[in-house]
Amino acid sequence: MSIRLYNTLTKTKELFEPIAPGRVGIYLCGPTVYKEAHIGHMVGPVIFDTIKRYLTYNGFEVNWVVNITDVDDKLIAQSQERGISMSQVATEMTMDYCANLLAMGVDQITSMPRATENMDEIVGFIEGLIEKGFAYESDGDVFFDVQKDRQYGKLSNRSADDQQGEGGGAAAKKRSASDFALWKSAKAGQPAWDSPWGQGRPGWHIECSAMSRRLLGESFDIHGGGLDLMFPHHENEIAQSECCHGTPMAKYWMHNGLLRSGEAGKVGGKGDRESQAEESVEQAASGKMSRSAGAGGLRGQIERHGGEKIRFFLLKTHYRSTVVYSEAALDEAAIALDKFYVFFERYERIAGRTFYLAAGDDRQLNTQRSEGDFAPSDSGLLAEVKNYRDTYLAKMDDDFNSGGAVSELFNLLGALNKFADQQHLEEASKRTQAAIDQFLRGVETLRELAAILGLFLKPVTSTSSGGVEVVLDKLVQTFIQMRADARTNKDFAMSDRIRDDLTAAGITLEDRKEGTTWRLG
RNA sequence: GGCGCCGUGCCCAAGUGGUUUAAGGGGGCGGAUUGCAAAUCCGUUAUUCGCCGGUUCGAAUCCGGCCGGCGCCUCCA
Repeated sequence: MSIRLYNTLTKTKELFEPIAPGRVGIYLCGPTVYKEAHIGHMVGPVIFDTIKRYLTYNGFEVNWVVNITDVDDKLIAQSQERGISMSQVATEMTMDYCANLLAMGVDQITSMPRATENMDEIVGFIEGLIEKGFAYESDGDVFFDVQKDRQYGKLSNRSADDQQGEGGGAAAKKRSASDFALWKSAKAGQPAWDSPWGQGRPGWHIECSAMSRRLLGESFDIHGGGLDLMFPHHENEIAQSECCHGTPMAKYWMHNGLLRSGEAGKVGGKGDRESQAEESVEQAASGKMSRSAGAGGLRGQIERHGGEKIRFFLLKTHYRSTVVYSEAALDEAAIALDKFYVFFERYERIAGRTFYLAAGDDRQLNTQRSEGDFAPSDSGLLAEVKNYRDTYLAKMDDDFNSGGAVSELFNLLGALNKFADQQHLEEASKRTQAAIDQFLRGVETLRELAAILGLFLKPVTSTSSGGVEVVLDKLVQTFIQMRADARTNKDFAMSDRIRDDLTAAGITLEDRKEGTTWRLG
């Protein structure tokens, strides 16, 4: 087994070998917490959550850091607009962000450092750069001297001249337009921290260099972020860290593709020719997800769809691809996911208990990769299961190809359903214990593989409370009994009417040999 | 203008030199099952991978050109 991943720095797939054997340090650029998160902010966390799960499954000990940027122009603007302190804005939005992460099943983050809690580290880092001659102070501001960095631009393949830099007042203070701010002097009424250069606050890029060094060391294994951060953010992080330390900042750079909005039916890509005047409308409806374009409402989306559906939707596609988001695309993912949920109910009828593991369950979730789970003599279902498992792992080994892996999950699901059909596992009189045992082992493999993607670990939480669900079940059972009576009397008009009305209410009935079951949707 | 990415069936999407005359999902069609459904299973839906050349014994996969879509270069996950 060997994992390969695509390194943006070299633009090739490389064999993954951590700097220290068995241990992996990952840094992912997190959000600036000034407004509520939107679905695009979940792409990176979901992918890296999956990457960490997979690395852990492969026996690595993973330290995954996601930073929170809680000091920035936009936060200041937000606090002034709302008449509350910047830290209040930050706290509120950080909580929103974390709640969203948890709803998406992202619970693998080791630490989430905040910029404002690392001011000493940040100031110290800047001092180090000045000492080494890579940065200079200018009237209370400190800038990175891009001309001094001979390697500048190696990640994004740009020259220093391409860097526009900040315009306005800062330009006059810089030696070169491409220099970027490490420290910004405070303006009246703005949050500020003490420094050797007077009151001020850090520039955008420095916190990542400072905090990654504190938590992961001068050189760590994987640095991730959205494709849009490659330049200038990551380029500048590299400049800061590598000039300061003289060693590579990260061994592998991974960039995830961005989410685009695909609403408004702009599929053919030909809509803009005739509607130049309506350009702004077009852009609002289709284009990169951004907070300014009104892509917000992640919380509402999670409430409507559930975090697992969105997670599955994101994982269906390779992480480096652009994903076009639309309600229709999400619905399609939901239908696919439903096949698993329906299967879990089937499992429950066969196994006599829920698919989901509880604390102290005698069924074990296999959390470590091993080859000894299947004997060469296994045939039939288990041989098929082994085959799909091997393919699944091979796909994950190849640059975390979650999209390809998902297809093996479906193959596995199909094999299990087919086996349950052929062996009549739902009919007590026809099934054999041997067949059930095989089936259960196959399901354990499905559980093991899905867990790598962070899927099916716990029941999908419904918005309604448990009490309501109990009442609803009693109600539906009453209808099911009425319908059964009608069917006994061959009153199919009545039985169909009951079922149709329930369907219209969002309840699907399923008749099977052992009785009628129901589910939502 | 500079730097990149992408173009696979009706739709989404994996595959990036031979085991692929191309996974998986959605949708369509036909069948099994069912009182009828739902769910499930079976079969079917691309000899072909934007177009044109080239390299190679062999390409969807490599190279060149063209066409089309998208991103970054300003804040952005």
